[in-house]
Amino acid sequence: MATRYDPQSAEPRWREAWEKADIFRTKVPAEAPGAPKAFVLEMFPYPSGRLHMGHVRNYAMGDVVARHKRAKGYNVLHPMGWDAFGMPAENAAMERKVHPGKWTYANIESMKAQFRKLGLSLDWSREFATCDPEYYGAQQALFLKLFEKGLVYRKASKVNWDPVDNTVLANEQVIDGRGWRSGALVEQRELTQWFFKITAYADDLLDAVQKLERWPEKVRTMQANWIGRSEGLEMTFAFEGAAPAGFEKGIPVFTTRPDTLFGASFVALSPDHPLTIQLAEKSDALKAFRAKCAQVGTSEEAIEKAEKLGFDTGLTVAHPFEPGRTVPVWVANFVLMGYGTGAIFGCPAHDQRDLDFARKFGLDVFPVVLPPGADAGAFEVGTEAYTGPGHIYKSGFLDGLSIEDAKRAAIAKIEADGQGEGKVNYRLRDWGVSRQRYWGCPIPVIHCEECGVVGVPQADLPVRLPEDVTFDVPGNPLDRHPTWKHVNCPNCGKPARRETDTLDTFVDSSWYYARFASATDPAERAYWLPVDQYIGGVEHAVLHLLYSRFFSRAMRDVGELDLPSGEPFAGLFTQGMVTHETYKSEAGTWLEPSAIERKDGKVFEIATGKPVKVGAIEKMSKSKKNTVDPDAIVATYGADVARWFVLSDSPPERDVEWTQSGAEGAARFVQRVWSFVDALPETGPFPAPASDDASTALRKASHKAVASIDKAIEEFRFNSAIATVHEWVNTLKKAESDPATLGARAEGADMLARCLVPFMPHLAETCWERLGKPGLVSQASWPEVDASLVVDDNVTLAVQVNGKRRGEITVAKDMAAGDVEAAARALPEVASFIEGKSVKKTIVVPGRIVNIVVA
RNA sequence: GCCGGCGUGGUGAAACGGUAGACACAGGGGACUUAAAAUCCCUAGGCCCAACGGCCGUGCCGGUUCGAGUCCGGCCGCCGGCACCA
Repeated sequence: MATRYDPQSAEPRWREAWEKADIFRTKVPAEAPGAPKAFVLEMFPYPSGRLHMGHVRNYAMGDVVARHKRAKGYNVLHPMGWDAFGMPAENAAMERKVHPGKWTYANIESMKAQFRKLGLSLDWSREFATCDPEYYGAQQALFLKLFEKGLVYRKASKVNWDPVDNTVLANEQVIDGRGWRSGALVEQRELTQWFFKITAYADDLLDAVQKLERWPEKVRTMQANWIGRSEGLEMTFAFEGAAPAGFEKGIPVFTTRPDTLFGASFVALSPDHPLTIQLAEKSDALKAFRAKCAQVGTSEEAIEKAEKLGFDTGLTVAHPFEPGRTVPVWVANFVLMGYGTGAIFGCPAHDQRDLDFARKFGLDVFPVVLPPGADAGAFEVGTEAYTGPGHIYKSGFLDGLSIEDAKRAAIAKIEADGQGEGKVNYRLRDWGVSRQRYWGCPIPVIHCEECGVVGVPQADLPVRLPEDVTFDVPGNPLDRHPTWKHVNCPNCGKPARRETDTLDTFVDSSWYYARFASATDPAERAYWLPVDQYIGGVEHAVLHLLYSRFFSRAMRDVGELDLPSGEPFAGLFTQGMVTHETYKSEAGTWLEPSAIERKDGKVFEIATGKPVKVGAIEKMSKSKKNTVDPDAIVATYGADVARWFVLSDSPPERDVEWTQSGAEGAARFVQRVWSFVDALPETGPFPAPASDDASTALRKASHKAVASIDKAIEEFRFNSAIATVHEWVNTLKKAESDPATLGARAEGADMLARCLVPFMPHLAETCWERLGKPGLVSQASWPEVDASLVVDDNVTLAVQVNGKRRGEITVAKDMAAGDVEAAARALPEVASFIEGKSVKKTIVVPGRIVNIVVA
């Protein structure tokens, strides 16, 4: 009697069974002797309170990997936790008068309940939230270790300051020059901030990222670009005449084009250069110029449109290679203080920015690189700088050299003259981690007038956040708390002041993987790390992943981590987003997918019956209302369907479009699998597979399918694995009409249940139970593939004539090439194309193809 | 501007240099049913043909090869990252 599979009753039952048997608890190394380890980790979520489809996709992928590894005999660590500090909790506190901690922990509870419904094979015993005092206390200890080692320091720097919220903003929180929350014009302020010395590892971070073979090429390139290594020359231009105070040696500049030094026609300082500031003290005109430069916004758009602004200081410096030749010193708005030395030499002929500047202010343009084939007498640069290849000319001792040779020669000469040296510069800046916020990890230091900056003693950690804080006025609640910051100096005992800044929340997520591996045991950390497979969104390609790579190195170097490579994530996979169509009513408001209906291929608003405008397919977002609630999907179709669908249609790295019909298709497939299993006799045992042709063919299909699913999972081609499962089930269903295949079908059902575990674990368990198998299929091993059933005795070859397919032949796998050729030529449809022509040659690729070449 | 990636049916997509479009969604036709749902079967790149069959076809142009969606060169388009980084 055919029954329907009911996920609503089956799914909770299996989740209870898994929990009761505690089968996803991680085994410590001693419990799994001889088993290879697999640390499978998905980027842990921010506890916003609601799970979204993107989470489902991310965690479904991780679960496929974790469950597959377990079935293949690995000792698996698959933990989950919460990235729990951050602004949304403070916003909630301001808007709803709830304490950020209360809000966060309540969100964790409700999200955890949603998580559990997905049937993920997670070890919850290792769960933590980064806002747990135990976690941030350990982080504070780590901070102090890095501080001792010199990897953390304080310095004054320019920051984005929101004058309404009274806080520093990260660059990405500044939109068109305004604070993202307050809308206030952001000011550049000089503040003393804490920094992590990520630049100390710039070279290693760059070299090593290229060697991470199991990382996407895209992410490796993005990190390499972010680090932005450039080789060049740092040299000093000495002043002609009296040098300004403090610049007796001259102006240091950095260049990657020392080969073009003879084409130098000006030196330009950044408006923020110390010399500029010094000169501005005595010049109102320069003061005004600096103010004008500061007005130009920092947004991309503003920079793009920014006019070149220049100010002639009247000073001149000496050309390094040509005695007597002088070069004017300007201040130019396009020179950044944050890169190199904050000063450049301009070679307008071979740099577009320099050329734009020179043309605007009437400075000289001296071409010194001659393009291949160009005439030295006639070559000129107009409005476009020449940056291509060529050889150097009009350049004294560099004449005739290639660009590369000239770079080396120029650097050698400058070094020999003691005017500078070859240098590598990075775009990467040290990581500013101070935030004027409450809901973050307190920076564990105390400021003492006598002793300076003093670390909080180990015994006093964690430095806990005070509970009694107010959010009714802007600014940092820690700073205005009546008592919290007033402490005595641990050194001298005199009244001192606690640091009231907290750490950037990216710090919290920079080492959580190590905490998952073990809270305290260094040996267990060494056992599990690095993470074998890390999975998350590509939006973290630079920040989180770079910070983590820095942190694991820093932890290694202070003796906290036995990880010689310093690389935390051996394998990385960045998954695509979940998208959905968007809908707009006639009135122009966004409509939720549940508010529309389809009739005859047209879309209408249910409430009004009016037609709906179907918009672009976009990332699910609240503002466009094109979200689908995972809870609702799980309630309607079950978790297995949600998991199956988000993995089925598109390759995992690409976006997948959620569609109602797709989800229904997945639900149909669940029933199809069940109907196949449920059609087997209820009383076992099943007969062994028979050896008739139909049974053998079916067995071959099963064993081939298992091999191909296995490979596809390992290669992160989940959509291909799912396609193979479809094909396999279609084949199994077809065999139902032949009673002789019962044994082969029963074998197939056993293998199918095991193969479904990573994707649809609840259904897999129900099938397993129906088949009368002992225990839980979640603990069963991956099906063994019989190699003899994977290879065919006969193969079908396409037969081509001149590369065009004309027919096909089925021959024994090991038939001699000559016989294959004869069989191919004997085909009538082939013969007609050969007739009357001479056969030039025949290519026989065993198991693949025959190609007959005729003239 | 620089650096990546990607262009294949109505749609999402498959395809060690070897039968392009597997698998799925949507569609068309049919069976079962009073009807619907569910299920099952057939069909499905374009053009020509009654049919057998043929020709064309993986963004465009060219090349390498017995054979190219796949490799090489040059264009075009889309997406992502970085961007006055000297």
